[in-house]
Amino acid sequence: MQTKTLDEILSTLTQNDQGVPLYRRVEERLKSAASLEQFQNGALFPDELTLANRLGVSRGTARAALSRLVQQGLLERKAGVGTRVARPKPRSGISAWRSFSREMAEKGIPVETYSSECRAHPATAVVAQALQLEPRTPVLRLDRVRGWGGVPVLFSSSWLHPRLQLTGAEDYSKPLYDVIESASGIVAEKAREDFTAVAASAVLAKRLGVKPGSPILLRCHAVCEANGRPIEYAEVNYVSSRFTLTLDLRRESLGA
Amino acid sequence: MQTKTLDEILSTLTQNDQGVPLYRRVEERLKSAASLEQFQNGALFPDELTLANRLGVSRGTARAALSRLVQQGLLERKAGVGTRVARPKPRSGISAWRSFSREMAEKGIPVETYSSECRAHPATAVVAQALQLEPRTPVLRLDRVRGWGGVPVLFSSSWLHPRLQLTGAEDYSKPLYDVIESASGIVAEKAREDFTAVAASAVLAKRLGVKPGSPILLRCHAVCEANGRPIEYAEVNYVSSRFTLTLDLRRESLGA
DNA sequence: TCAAGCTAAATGTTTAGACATTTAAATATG
DNA sequence: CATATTTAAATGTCTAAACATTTAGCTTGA
Repeated sequence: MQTKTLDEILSTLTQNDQGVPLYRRVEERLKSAASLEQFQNGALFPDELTLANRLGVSRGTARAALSRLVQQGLLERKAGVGTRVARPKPRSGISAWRSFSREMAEKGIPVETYSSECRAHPATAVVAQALQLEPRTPVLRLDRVRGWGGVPVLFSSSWLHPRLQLTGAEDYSKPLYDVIESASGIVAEKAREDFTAVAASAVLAKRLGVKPGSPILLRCHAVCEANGRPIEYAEVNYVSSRFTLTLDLRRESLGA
Repeated sequence: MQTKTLDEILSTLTQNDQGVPLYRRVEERLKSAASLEQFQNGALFPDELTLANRLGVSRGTARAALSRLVQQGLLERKAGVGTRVARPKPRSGISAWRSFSREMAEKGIPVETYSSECRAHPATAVVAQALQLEPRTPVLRLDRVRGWGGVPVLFSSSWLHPRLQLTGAEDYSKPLYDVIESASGIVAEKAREDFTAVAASAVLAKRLGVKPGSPILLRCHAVCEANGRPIEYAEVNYVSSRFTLTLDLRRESLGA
């Protein structure tokens, strides 16, 4: 990309490129101009009227092009002051911002299970509510302590709906939803997540190797099928100092 | 929300609301009109000239308002045909999030704001990273203590990207994303949420009226446009004993 | 000296009108 | 009947002009 001067870039537009709207052609010129060294320090861009005259278009057209570039984040305008090139984005490194858990998953660092126990317990009120069962119905409960690198990170209790017909003898070293799907053909689709912070109880502290009272991220997790029938209810206790839970979300659609 | 007729919505604008640009007032009217039942089936919206005449503005102004709504994804235009209300795109995505006040409003809980301060601070390393700015760039920061029934529930700090061109004088009693959208036309679309639990610091404890060391749910929240450009980075501290954060998630769809 | 007020320069808003382009449907034509 | 062609109606582009608002810097007066 040979560097042109501002004058060259802003020379009057040719008659070519017909079919492409004027403001688009102006936009391209201005984009080139914005990349000029002289505007990288926050120096003012030429004003709208000057640009319009130099390019041989009306102020409206120049302004339309400028507005598009502002919208695109390349320029910044301030009433009464002028237009500047927005600070260049530092680095393409979009990814430097990663959660521990995601990092683990992507790097394939194996999650270790330090204890695992699976047997039936009568449903508590909360569990019964979540799984839409009568309280005290026997439900298979999977308790696990997991982590990586020899350090426990979480303690989880999962209650699995009797409808799934699990025996407790399945291979729970595989991802839970794979186990459920291959055992029963039921597909997890929706989940409701509740997040709270709690102080570690004595029992929990001992299991996770932290001091009682340490901050614990408690995630209560109700999973169901697409049709809304409940599959699993889980309570996961994360040692906060060792783990950050990251979610990528999209906004709920606006209309209706 | 009482349903007005199209005629009522498109009655000539009053002289009130001075200081708010015409095209913005028109935008609001058109947004109301677009929610009307009669346009939900793909029926054509009134044409630009009709809208302009009915509202008593020029075509240019009506068109500016329409363009903003197109930009926001609410309307679709087609040359030679007309304007229609866009069908909400099938957000195949993982999930949904709503603003805090919107969430609470849906539950009928009026959110109260106990303190609110908005002024520019130099970006910290974390903030600069999240907003893709240079560290120490001045960024508008909105600090709030909110809750309900006279009890504080959360302390939040929101850093708003300079690109939004907010002044700090906006009406932050409205949902934040409405403020951003109406001020700049920029639509929040995606978010990345990090959850951890922390113990309340002395300063935080005082602000929220809890004992130091109490469990706090810390939610770090990076919001961006559909194209990935950052809008807001926020750190929200919830008093865990008074609040549970709930998210509804869907499994990422396979097709498309 | 310092603050209030003025001023010039920039962006922001609004209008009116002309013409171009695209589209769907009506109309002519083979 | 099927295919061009025309046409009307909508959005798309562009201009010129006027006035409003915001801001930084200058000027002035206490």
